[in-house]
Amino acid sequence: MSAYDLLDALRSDERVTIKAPTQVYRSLEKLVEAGDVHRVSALNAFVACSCEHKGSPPGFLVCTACGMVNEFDAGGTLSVPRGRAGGFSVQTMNVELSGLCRKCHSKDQRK
Amino acid sequence: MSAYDLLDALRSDERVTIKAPTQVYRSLEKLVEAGDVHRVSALNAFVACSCEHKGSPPGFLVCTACGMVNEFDAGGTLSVPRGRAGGFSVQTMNVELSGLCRKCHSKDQRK
DNA sequence: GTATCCAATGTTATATTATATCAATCCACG
DNA sequence: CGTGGATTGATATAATATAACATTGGATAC
Repeated sequence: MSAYDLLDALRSDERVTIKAPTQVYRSLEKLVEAGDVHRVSALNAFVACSCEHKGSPPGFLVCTACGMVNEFDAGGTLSVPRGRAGGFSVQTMNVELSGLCRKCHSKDQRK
Repeated sequence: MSAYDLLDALRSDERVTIKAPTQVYRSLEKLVEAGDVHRVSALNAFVACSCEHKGSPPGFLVCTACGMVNEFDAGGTLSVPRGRAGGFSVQTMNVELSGLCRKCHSKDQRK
């Protein structure tokens, strides 16, 4: 969900005092640093980390039809995971694969 | 460079009639489809394709200090390149590694 | 030739995402 | 206390992207 979707959701919750984008972005920043949330830059959106691979960099499968985002372990699939690549020292990885999830793919075939 | 940087540059060129974001985005869309330009979603920006790997998906090394973007062949480094991954059919790949380029990294060390 | 249609281009307005800036509050420490 | 620095809150605005509609340009049928 986008930061603004989140903002809307929070605004309609009386227990929460957050009312402005700044606050949402600040919170998200902390969550992202902590690894509890990832930013999917292909969508300008954020997803809750769905699993254990804290430490190992996440990759994402983004369905362009239904918007589903599935997290996988990108550390294992990328052969230049961390460290240096030709003098470049990698700090963060962003691996996003767009396409069709199984459901949407089979729908597509039926046409 | 971002779409708006590009727009500014074009606006100051008398030979060019482009004056609005829409037109820039439309052009970029075509160039991206053709593979001559790539979108770097980590930066919400665009880079001219710097090499031959048309066909093979590009990856990017993004220096967070100087903004430099270096293109590399991601098809070779990712072991789940195209096709299906657990029922997911990949259409486009986006591999962006952020960190420090050699120059900025050595500057950093000197501190 | 010119009428008509569709695609491409141009224009205006607006939506969406993100950050800058300053004010208010909190609370650790002397 | 009280004051200084960090966190939170509020307001404004910047930056990125798209929607919707108008205009133009050519291909094609007549």
